[in-house]
Amino acid sequence: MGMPNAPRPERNHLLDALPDEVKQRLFPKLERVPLPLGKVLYESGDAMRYAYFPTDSIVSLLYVLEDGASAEISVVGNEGIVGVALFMGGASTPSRAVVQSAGWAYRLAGPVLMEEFNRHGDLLLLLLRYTQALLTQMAQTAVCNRHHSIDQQLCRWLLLSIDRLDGPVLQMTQELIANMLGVRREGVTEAAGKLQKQGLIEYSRGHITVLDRPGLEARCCECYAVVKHEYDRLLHYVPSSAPPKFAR
Amino acid sequence: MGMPNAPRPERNHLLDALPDEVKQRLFPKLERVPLPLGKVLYESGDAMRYAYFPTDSIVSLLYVLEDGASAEISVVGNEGIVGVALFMGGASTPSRAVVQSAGWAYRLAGPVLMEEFNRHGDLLLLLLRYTQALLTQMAQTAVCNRHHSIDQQLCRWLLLSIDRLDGPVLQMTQELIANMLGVRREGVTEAAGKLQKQGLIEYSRGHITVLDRPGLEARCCECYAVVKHEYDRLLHYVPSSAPPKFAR
DNA sequence: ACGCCTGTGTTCGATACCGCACATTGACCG
DNA sequence: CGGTCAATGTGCGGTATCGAACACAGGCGT
Repeated sequence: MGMPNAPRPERNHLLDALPDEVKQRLFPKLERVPLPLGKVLYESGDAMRYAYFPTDSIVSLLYVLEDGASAEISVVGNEGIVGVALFMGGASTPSRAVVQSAGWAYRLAGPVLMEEFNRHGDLLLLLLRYTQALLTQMAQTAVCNRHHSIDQQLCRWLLLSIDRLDGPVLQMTQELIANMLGVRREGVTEAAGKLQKQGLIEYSRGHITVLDRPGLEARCCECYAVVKHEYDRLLHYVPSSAPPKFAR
Repeated sequence: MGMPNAPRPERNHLLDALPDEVKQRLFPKLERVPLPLGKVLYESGDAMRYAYFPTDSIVSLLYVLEDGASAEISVVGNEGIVGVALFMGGASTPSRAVVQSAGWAYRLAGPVLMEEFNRHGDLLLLLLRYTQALLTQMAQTAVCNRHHSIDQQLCRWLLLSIDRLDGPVLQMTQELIANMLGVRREGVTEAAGKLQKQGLIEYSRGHITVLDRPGLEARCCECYAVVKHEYDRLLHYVPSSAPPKFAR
């Protein structure tokens, strides 16, 4: 399973959105790292050493309870950064960051990030706006957990995931999805079965393909759209030196 | 029901933790406002005009869904500030801020707060650390919503509330609590009934008294303790010019 | 080609919570 | 002091999810 060519830092929207001056300071210090499926970037309570900027990978922020039960509280792809606690001042959080979809990321040592952050320039503004978007995602997840069915939550989860990937194909077992959503594997099997029967998705043994995105959105609770709009509002991203535009 | 004497700004831990220099700049611009029960400080999507620093009041951040269902995603008392979106850059959030326990707060006009925030001094550091704590509270709420029983969540909610008040008495109907927790009123009635039977609390018609705090903590899920520790870690608060210390 | 293991499908009873309907009770107000 | 209404108690059937057990299947390695 060879990794495709490693993407450039600009694939990460936050990095790309920085002004050239900052890029010139920061990019030489970026370190490209492969993120294999399941890799733990930091554990609950760990002092973070690096911040990660995913390019084509997806990282889940998982909360694990004492009894082993877990729930995903947010998901980070090429629109974001893993490790907000570094610049928010805590250096650790009670959550765990796990790679949910293999790929690449660029990482920056904590002190390097902080040096730039403490210039109080564009990086600070950008990261704070991103954190605000993250807050929204977490809040929406909390409400969704309370009020919506597994079916709806699965739709939300699928949409969030493929938004952060190139194509409509996910490499992910139902067991893992169940872990993220904090429900039983059987619950996911049943929900996914319904979606497949309706022709919205197709899956087999660890591969899920989204066939009908608008259909999924229609079946989903409002939670997806709210988060999406808030990300757009806060981080209205326009690629800096975009090659010929492609539809998204 | 006369309000007791309005408390001083220092009752709010964030305000109190500021160095004298900042206090001298900021305090003259604080405006004391009464917060009656049920008052909405901002509505979902509203551009915020003020940030509020509660002294003896409690404010809930509520998330309201399209169908009217709701859930509390965090609670703010004298340890915090209402309106983090002001300095995080969004100016609004998709949540609603409602006064959950009447009292006083000091408010600061958005631009005034921003002026001090943009000095990039102690206020910035303090507010970012607070926001990090808020993130933890929201994450924990999400997990708690997913995995814990109404009984446990009621315990958590009661503890969070009395931590932010002077005494062990809450003025709050079961109906309102149900709204916060995002469950049915009957569910709260039943859970509260159990707690009362066990001698942990006592209530009648809108008044709840916590009789056995340690007992409540024992019956509670881990979520309360985790959040509490994280607040302590991030905002290890020591009153600046504390009168004779009193036990908490 | 075979076996094995991971991933998925299916069943069953148990349970927690929901939605609704209605009874009861205490506080406040005229 | 009695009326009224908000707040609480209770019972009922319905449903989503759980927990556990087991059957089936497809890919991969030997």
